[in-house]
Amino acid sequence: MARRSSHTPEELRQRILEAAQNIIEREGLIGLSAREIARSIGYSPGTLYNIFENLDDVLLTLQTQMMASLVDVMKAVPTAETPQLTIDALAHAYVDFALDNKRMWNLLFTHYLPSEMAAPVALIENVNIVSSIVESAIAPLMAKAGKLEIEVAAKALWAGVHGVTAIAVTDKGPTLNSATAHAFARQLVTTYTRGLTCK
Amino acid sequence: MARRSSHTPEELRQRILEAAQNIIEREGLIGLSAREIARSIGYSPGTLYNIFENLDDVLLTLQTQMMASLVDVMKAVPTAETPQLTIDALAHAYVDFALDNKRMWNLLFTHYLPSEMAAPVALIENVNIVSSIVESAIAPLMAKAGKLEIEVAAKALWAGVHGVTAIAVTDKGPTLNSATAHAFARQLVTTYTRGLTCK
DNA sequence: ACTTCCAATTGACCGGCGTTCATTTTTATT
DNA sequence: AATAAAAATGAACGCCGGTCAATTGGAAGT
Repeated sequence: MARRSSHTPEELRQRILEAAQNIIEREGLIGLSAREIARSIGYSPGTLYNIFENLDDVLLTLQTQMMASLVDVMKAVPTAETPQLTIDALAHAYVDFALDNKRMWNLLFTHYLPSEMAAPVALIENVNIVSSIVESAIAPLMAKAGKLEIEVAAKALWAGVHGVTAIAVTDKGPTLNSATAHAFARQLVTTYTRGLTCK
Repeated sequence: MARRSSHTPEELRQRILEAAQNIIEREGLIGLSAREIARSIGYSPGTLYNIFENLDDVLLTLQTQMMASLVDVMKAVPTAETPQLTIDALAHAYVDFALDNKRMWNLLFTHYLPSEMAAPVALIENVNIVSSIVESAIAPLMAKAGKLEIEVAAKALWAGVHGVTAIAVTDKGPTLNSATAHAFARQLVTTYTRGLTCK
């Protein structure tokens, strides 16, 4: 059959991505399959492969979308009265974003794509944008420092916030989890920035 | 057939775990399958299920072993002249451990076991031991602080070191990767501990 | 209205997977 | 030698990712 449904290729593409995202949020990566996606949008498995190269292509596209959303969220964080407060707000936004999309956020960092499959430029670029946002926020605290020094300081801190987030989203253990993630992130940011500013 | 080979059940168990570990280090989780394990030790697939409940049981056992190794490594880190140096040495050991066993270390944090499968007590206990090692190292810097405060400070820092490690092992991007991981961990530890000690 | 054409879609097919379990083989015991 | 128990098998089930020749049905041309 052909053109049975009224979906344009773009619509179909979006429906596939939505379906995949729903399945992941519901059942995790483990529950995702081409057949399950096809079932949930009322198409046959083969149809997926007319639009995406394979399942990894679908996942890579989702990763790219997620990263773009993250950048949007972080860009929307307003500059606060002090650099410390701005960084704290950025960390809060980051943690919130992850907690709101636990499984999809996890996907960003835990799904290894086959090495022969290059990450799209847009994805890499957005990673850099996140870095630069943090660098801009941290720079005022390091007036006398060079560009490289600032970059290192920003990336170390952000990797740290990332670590807090990563542990929190798994929700194991009673101490560092979804409920307490913001507090731990604040502790890290506060102490780290104090370390930056006082000798 | 039965008892064809000369392997005791314990030996067989170890061979399965070794084979699984080799496959994971070589090809990642994606390459792991019960059939592949069986092939690589010269048994039929069914045999695995005489010894382990299922593949997740194998993975959980590997996770437990890995965590035990990590604890061994961290316990072996000698107390240095200053708390700062001790913490730095602990971070170094942690990063080293992860870099030496990238895929297996990743397994510790990225493989979601089905929720109906509880983590073994030994695994949870060892996570707590890692925490307590860091707490002991950080306590001298927080003489006036309460137990809870120390715990929070230690866990936030260690989640941070974990984050640096997590990003480094994926080896994407030119900045924070295997080659630079130790430097970033040191940056985080140094700045954070300075933030703890100076007002 | 009728035909032609072609993009859209299908679904059978391949090889592989996790897991189960009745059956077979081997060892140990009597 | 006979028997019981243990160990290992491999066929079977229902899934999976991915391919592709065949089919369908709307659009365009007449």
